[in-house]
Amino acid sequence: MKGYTYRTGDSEPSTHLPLWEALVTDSVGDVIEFWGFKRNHGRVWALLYIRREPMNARQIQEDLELSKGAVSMISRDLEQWNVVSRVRHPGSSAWHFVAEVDFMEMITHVLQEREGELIRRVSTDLKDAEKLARESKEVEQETLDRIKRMRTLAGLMQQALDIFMKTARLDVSDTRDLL
Amino acid sequence: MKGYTYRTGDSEPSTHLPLWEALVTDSVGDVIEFWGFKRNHGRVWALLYIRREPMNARQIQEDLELSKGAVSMISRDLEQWNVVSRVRHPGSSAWHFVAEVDFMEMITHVLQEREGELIRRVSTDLKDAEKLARESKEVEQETLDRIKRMRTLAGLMQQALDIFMKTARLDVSDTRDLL
DNA sequence: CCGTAAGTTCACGAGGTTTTGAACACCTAT
DNA sequence: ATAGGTGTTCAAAACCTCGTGAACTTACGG
Repeated sequence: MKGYTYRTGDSEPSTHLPLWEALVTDSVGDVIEFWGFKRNHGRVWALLYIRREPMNARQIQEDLELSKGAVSMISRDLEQWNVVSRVRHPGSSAWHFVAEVDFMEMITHVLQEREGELIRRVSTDLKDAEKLARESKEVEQETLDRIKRMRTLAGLMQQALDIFMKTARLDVSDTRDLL
Repeated sequence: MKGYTYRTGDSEPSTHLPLWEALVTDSVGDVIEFWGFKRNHGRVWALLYIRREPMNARQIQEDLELSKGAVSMISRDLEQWNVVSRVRHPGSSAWHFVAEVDFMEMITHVLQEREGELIRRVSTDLKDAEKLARESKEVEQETLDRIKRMRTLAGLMQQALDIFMKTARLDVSDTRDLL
């Protein structure tokens, strides 16, 4: 099972960040990790989101206690997913980052892909399995039925996930207006 | 009876199981893994499900090429989740396992718990964060709003997941009647 | 009871993923 | 052009999770 289970005991949140900021960034980190992203994707986005002004890589690195390389890679990811954008800040030669507000978009988007890929593969494999089982006599009807049942189940799963993602996105854009 | 089979190349599914069975068990393994369980949870359950008759640990171990210990632990988990039950088989001193049909139940159940735990923690952390931020002046209103927004977002997430799980369960029990 | 087979537990290691940091490449301002 | 700060890459390190198998415990049959 993935990492969303626990945070180590007392979990002293990052040292020199105000406690409340640490709580926010870590929370978002945990949630995002639940969805199969890296914890630090969430932490970086959250930091940018509550700071509300462009930050350069160096500040992020210090505040979240990450390495140079990590910040570079994480922010590239976030940028690619359009939840963070990179801007020039007057009076500085460094890039600065700002948070976009719709990160639910990102979650649903990436989930969409991952899930699609999975379901596609499973569906064809099960179809093959059914065909093979049917050819090799000796397999009872009830067994064939069970394979078929699993196939419809895969379909239902996809459907359900789609619904989930649609409502999620809907709910969040509602929220966005709200602010 | 050493294994002479040595297949290079792509994705050779477990060797001595009929190909179609391997396809089925591996597929279920992949799906279940997506949901944050172990791959072998899915494989064991699927094997029992298609075989349709009680199997003892030894058979499972051989068919899926697992270790003694693994089979023991995996089947304990499955049993705890009520997707497999342990029965006495006449004429044998060993326990035998059979698959229950509703494993969507299990997914939703366990997800329910894990997700609940997570959301609960995140909610209180964000509540604390908001309180702290408010106390330490210097924090602008807009920032407070953003924290609040994240809180409602956590709530929405929970809600969405609930909906998803309900529909999933519903769809599946439909399917169950269907057989 | 005893002997044997079945079942459980757990320290360890293999395998996989994330982070690090040093080397390298790229800008920008002078 | 070039110096110095910025940004990226990637091999190695740290980390985490799972499966293994030997040691142990339990249960059954005789």
